[in-house]
Amino acid sequence: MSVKSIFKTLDTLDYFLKSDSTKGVSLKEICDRLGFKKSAAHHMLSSICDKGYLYQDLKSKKYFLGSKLKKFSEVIDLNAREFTNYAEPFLKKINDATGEAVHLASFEGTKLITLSMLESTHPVRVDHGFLNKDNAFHATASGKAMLAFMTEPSQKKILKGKLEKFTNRTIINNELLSIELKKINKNGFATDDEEFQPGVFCVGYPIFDEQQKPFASVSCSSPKFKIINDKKYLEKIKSSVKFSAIEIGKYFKKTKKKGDKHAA
Amino acid sequence: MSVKSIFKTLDTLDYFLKSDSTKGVSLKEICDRLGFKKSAAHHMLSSICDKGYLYQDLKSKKYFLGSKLKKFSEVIDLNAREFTNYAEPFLKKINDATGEAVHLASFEGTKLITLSMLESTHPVRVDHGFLNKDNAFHATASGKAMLAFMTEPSQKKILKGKLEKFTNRTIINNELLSIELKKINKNGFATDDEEFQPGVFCVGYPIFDEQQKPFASVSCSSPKFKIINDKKYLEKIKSSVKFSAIEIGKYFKKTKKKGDKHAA
DNA sequence: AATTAATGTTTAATAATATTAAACATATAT
DNA sequence: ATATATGTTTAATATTATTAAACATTAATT
Repeated sequence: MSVKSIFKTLDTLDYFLKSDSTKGVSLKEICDRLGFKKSAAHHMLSSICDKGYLYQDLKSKKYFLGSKLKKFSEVIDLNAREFTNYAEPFLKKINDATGEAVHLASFEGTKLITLSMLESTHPVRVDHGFLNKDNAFHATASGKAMLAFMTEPSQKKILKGKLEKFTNRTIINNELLSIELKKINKNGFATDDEEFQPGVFCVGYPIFDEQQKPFASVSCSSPKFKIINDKKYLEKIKSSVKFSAIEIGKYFKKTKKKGDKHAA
Repeated sequence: MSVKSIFKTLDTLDYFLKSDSTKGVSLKEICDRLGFKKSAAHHMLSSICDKGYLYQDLKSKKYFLGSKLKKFSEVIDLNAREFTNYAEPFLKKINDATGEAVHLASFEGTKLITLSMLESTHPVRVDHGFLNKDNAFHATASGKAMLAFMTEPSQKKILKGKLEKFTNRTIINNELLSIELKKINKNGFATDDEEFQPGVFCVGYPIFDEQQKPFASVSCSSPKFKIINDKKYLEKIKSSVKFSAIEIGKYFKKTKKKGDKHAA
């Protein structure tokens, strides 16, 4: 079961992230953008303010993010940031070699998350602006690269429920996906052949932690037509991605074991 | 009206702040500590995870703070931090001169917030550990120092509802409080004579922004018996607090006008 | 300054939701 | 291998959040 008022509450907080909320957000704006009734929204906002996650300016009546929310960043473990810092120079190498967009992904529970990204430097580039890949484990090279090396129970949890069809090439059939994952597991690479965005082809490679479990993945996205027109281009991307992924993986050989937050 | 499921949700997130949540928190722990039924808590946690504010480890089933929460710190305006940095050397001066605990407070909506604090360096010291002053505007020197210089509508909003009685000296009568605030407005200083914590006497002084509205306050807390035994001690604290507060207030003369987030 | 428009707040009836307890499943410990 | 802990799901029920309308306040317009 899902708790609707929680969704509304957290969608509201999300709205403060997306919008420029530094000058405050009005009740009306929240209602208009999120489709709430003003009375219900008012009750909701009052409750959020009671807990200090937002506050309402006494004069303008606008809502602002509360300093309470700043405290979380102090507590959330810094391991991910440290890892990302280590990885970034290697992501840059792919970006330099190919000029294409590069992503460093990981996961939290069943959700795919982006740790870092570099934009394409080409005039014709893939726009990743505010794409949410949360539930695109099955449709992205980054997601499949990790998925393919997880245990079956973990795979099942992530793939539970119907798989969203992002394009007409998205694999939404569990048998076909299973075959695809076995193939990836065998040859190391994952690809996304317009399975998430039309016209976009991606190559992904996994990164393993101390326990040889998939912890993250590197991917490179390029316009599909380039891949078609120039067979050597794909090979160039693959070798660059693979090289960097392996280098980034050495992070786990240089640091102490820190408990297995990520199960796979 | 207050929305219970929002309270439960945000109390749950708060729990991750208070506890050492880096190794994850179990469903049972949340139920035990927050008094929830496991089924309801499970629904709640699933919903929070759906939105990425928490996530559940696939293997251990424990819950962790989601990286989504980190994003807020990037967005929340840095003005407060900049101001606090500016203020801290002056807080240190009070701390050096008196050895007592020093606080820099501000407010968000109707809530009192602590921007910075320095511990007492004396063996017999006032412990402020995890005191929540949110609703103690009327019972603290920091709160009253700001309150006394606000407009009447602002005062009314903050003092709406019954005033909590923290000690037997807390002023919970609105007429008496009004007289007290007028007195503070007249002579500049606010005091807290065991009104928030028994045995603790505080001195507070307001800090005004570019528009001469109270933006923050400085306070110094000492054991009451010291104040009683040594009349000069109080004078020493007062002059030190006043000096620093005035110095900190110069921050607003050195920076550009940045819009009035705080109304008073 | 007075009138209108717009936004925010409160209310009490109603509709929709979250909660419960119990059955079930899984994982851990003995 | 069995028992115990913890986590998950379900469908009935009780509680809660929502609604619409009245009200209040603030801002804009004449």
